[in-house]
Amino acid sequence: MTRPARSADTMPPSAAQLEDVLDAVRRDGGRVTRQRRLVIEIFFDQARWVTAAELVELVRPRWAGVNESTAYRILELLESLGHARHTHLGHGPAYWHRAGGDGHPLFCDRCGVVLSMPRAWLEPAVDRARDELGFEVDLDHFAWSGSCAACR
Amino acid sequence: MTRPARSADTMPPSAAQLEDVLDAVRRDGGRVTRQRRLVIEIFFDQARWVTAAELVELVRPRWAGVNESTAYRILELLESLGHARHTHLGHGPAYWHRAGGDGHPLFCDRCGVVLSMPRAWLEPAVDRARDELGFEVDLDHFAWSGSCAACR
DNA sequence: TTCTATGCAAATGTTTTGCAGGAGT
DNA sequence: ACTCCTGCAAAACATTTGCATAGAA
Repeated sequence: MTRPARSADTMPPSAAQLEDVLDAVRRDGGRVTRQRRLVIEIFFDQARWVTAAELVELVRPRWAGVNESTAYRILELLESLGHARHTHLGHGPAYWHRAGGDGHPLFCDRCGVVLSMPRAWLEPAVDRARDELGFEVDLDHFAWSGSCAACR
Repeated sequence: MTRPARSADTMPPSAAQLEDVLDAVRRDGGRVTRQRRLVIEIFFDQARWVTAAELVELVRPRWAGVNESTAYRILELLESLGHARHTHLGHGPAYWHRAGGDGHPLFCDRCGVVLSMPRAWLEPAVDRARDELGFEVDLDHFAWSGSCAACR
């Protein structure tokens, strides 16, 4: 059995995650097209949250022919596979980021930086919503915005 | 000096608040039109968060001629005067509610109902974000989503 | 009378969709 | 080959804006 030049566990995290995701796409019956490979790779490289339009801009230098609707479809696919999530920061377009962090995102709406807040800090509020209102909060579908230390 | 039949302090809370707001509109150089009086009155009567379109629907039985763009302009005016706030639930339109309550919106993904959670429940998390991360959370811009008791 | 607010329609910005042709498996 | 994917254009949707006119002060 021949090992590939670099096995997944020696690859940089984003490259390993990329291969995982492409496998998941195939397992789902999807095809790994040039657009998908490129868009997903660049998407996973971003530390920041990006809009669909920004993602297309980031892809453009490597391949100008990727359409915005394709980017939307790829992001939607990633989200359905649990590898991306999006949130709306008020007005304007949605912002996307790879899934997988333990923390909850805090977006600075001035500079776009993303901090993480430990999930545990939110548990009391989530518990009270459930116990006193019967409301089960879906923590994976929200984000908080505000301003970071550097911007204040 | 003749007193009006009901002075502000004997009116039900929403009516008293309505007069306050109409005064604020006038003080701001604005005019109290039939549309504004009606839309604001009905808006303030809502316990739930409502969209601009829903608000127009609520007004229609009392006056069918109120345009949606007028509703948007009135909501924007109220927000600029500090008497309304809006929040985005992810997809779809913004939801609006009178200011001054301490409710944080909880949006049910399944049936669309918007409940309110006391903001006090969130304070510990907001405080820790500020104290330990230097991040000032702006609670006004986001709802939490999940599923309500009826839908579970 | 003066100046603001409204209705209407058109523009804006974001996202989704239909469809014919192109590409992965 | 058999499907799925993509680009393009148009539609869908929420919201904003320009402008002539109605209406409050």
